[in-house]
Amino acid sequence: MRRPPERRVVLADVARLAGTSEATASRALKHDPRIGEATRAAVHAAALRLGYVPNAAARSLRAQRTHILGLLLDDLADPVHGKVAAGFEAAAAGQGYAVFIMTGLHDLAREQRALTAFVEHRADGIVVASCVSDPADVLEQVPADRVVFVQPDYPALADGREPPTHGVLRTDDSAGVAATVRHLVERGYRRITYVGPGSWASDAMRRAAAAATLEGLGHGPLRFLDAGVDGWRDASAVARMVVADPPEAVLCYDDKLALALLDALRSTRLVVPDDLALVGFDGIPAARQSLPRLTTVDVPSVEVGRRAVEMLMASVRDGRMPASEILPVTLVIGDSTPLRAPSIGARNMPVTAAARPGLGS
Amino acid sequence: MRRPPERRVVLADVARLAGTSEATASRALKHDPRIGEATRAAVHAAALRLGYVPNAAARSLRAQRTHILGLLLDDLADPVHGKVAAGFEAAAAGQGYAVFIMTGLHDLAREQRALTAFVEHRADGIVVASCVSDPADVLEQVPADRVVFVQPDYPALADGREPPTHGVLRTDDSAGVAATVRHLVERGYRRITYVGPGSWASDAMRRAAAAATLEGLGHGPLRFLDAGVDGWRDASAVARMVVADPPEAVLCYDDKLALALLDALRSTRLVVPDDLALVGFDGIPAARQSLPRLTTVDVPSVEVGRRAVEMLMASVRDGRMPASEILPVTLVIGDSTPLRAPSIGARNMPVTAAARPGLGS
DNA sequence: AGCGTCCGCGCAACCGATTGCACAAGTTCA
DNA sequence: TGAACTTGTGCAATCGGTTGCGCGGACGCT
Repeated sequence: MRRPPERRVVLADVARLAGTSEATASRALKHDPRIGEATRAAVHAAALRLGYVPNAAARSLRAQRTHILGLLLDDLADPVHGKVAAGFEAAAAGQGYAVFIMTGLHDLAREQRALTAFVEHRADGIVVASCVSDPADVLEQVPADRVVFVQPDYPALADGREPPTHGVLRTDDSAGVAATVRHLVERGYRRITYVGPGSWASDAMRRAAAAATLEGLGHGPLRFLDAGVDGWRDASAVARMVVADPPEAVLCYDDKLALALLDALRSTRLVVPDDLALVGFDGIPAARQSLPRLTTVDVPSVEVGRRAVEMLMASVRDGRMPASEILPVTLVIGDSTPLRAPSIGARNMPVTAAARPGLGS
Repeated sequence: MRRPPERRVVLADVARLAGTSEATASRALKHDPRIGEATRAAVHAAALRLGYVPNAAARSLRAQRTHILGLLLDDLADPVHGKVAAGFEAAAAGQGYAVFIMTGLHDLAREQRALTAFVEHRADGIVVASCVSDPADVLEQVPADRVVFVQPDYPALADGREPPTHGVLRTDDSAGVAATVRHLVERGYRRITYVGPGSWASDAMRRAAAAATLEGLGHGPLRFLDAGVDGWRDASAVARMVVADPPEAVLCYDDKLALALLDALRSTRLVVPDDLALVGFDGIPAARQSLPRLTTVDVPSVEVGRRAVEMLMASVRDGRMPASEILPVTLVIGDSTPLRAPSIGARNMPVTAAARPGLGS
């Protein structure tokens, strides 16, 4: 087993050992057809023997191409964002790209710093999948078609601005929420409460979609409950609020919150689903294993990451990319929303989200 | 709002606008005390006006320091690895480092490619938290003290080799498993089956620790069940095997497997915990919300990521780092392992893992 | 006025790989 | 035998900052 070399091995070392110039060595290593077979072999042998690894920084400097992609998201520990990251990384690696992943943690300053880092390192593409409310100024320095925003509430960004020149990728959260509301109504639930963290744009959007759908069906109004961003950890407070004035069904911002609430409700007199229907969002694995299984909306998180990479690749290669894309979501009916009363003439409404049979109990 | 500049803004542009040389501009931007106040202000103003963002590649080339850290792990979508990544990223960002995160997905070729990418980009530090069975050859090109391995089974790597010159960081999984076995025995369980994926080194280690502990207590032998790496998804097959010859308690490789098994067992005649005790590992959130709450071992995943960064930073700054570090784990007693028979004289054994009172109700 | 200092700044080399252009040797054809 | 090509290599510039060293001018002192 070789000892680590004293000094880093550089191309010049390889060239010297192979008895050629740096130029020839460089060309030989990348299989330039103009280089003779014998020379190429000699160079490759030398590189292998020295354990030569080219310096990406030097290469990037000259090539004006880094083969780096940057991904900014809220929180790596969150299962949904983790899946986005996983899809992103897998797709990027498949294309020979390395990925910078940084988290914003809902902190604007952090997000700005992360984006600055991406720009400093001249990432070939940047994906912003965080709650950043405003495209950071640093992104002004980046060609617009090298940036993809992954945000359900993107339209808000465009208010009073030029139309988006960068990509926008989102999941059809509104349709997903609408589908759950319709599902609840069809199953006989009327008095519905929406529970969310309260402060995020995506929360506002889901809430609005739920309210609009419920009223569109001639019911409502939808009631709101603000769990705060700590609602996941301190779900018992939310549970108390629910118990104080129980609705027929609770619609949660996401599965994490729904499961926390489900757990907190176990120490109350309310039994899910007998006294109270419960709906989540995201379709995380735990939602499929809870008791009762949660009715939720499957969001193609991995696909989001993958598509974001594909959009960027299209931009890098072809110079253009689809301006906007919406990924469909799927309503997954579990055991937390059983039939409550005779269906009120299930009108067949067009939905993006397709209902799927519940997983066999 | 500024239009994106035609060409990238470089230091020369800033210098020109500020009426200085590049050298002075460079020094002014990094607050070199030799630069006069007026000049510094002029340079900063120019940089701001042009939206100058220095090129990290060029800087790194000269400085031989990239301010990049690389993290290789198995799977970003996995909650445990996600938390490691989160801790890692947060700590790195706090130190002004950008992070490359790549996944191995239990594929040696992928791992090699990821490590090669890290080396090509000359990451200042590399953390290998994947199942890679052998430090890749490419790491031979890296100063040993710039690499930290996060692996519970590290000793296996050192067999027949020189003592590790790089850092080794691990959680005390063996102690955690031992604690659960003791806990089970104290609660009256004797016939215990261990269920794991079967093929990973970490699985072998936990299994061995469980077997040794059980036999050390004068019981056993521990029985094994190989769930395969797909056991999480197809837990029903595992459930059938368990039902076929039910033990008194099942010790799972991790919480994910335990929860999947718990769910699969719901459609069998065995009731957890009445007929069967169940134990997980990792302490993921879902384990705290399951019904019954899972007895598990809390692993400080976020801390692992954070410590790894700190070890690397110590190496980068001081030139040396702690060769090895073991993080303690914590036994968390849930409702899945109730008292089965009078405790057999709970002898007070030394454990790394400290028992914690079960979470209320 | 003359000399020694100190301060502020610029010249130019350097980090490591890539690439346009030119040049030398070998081959073919007139 | 010399011109016209083809083939294989090398020279040197380039990407964008960083930094050792040196230089010119202002200032203080005798």
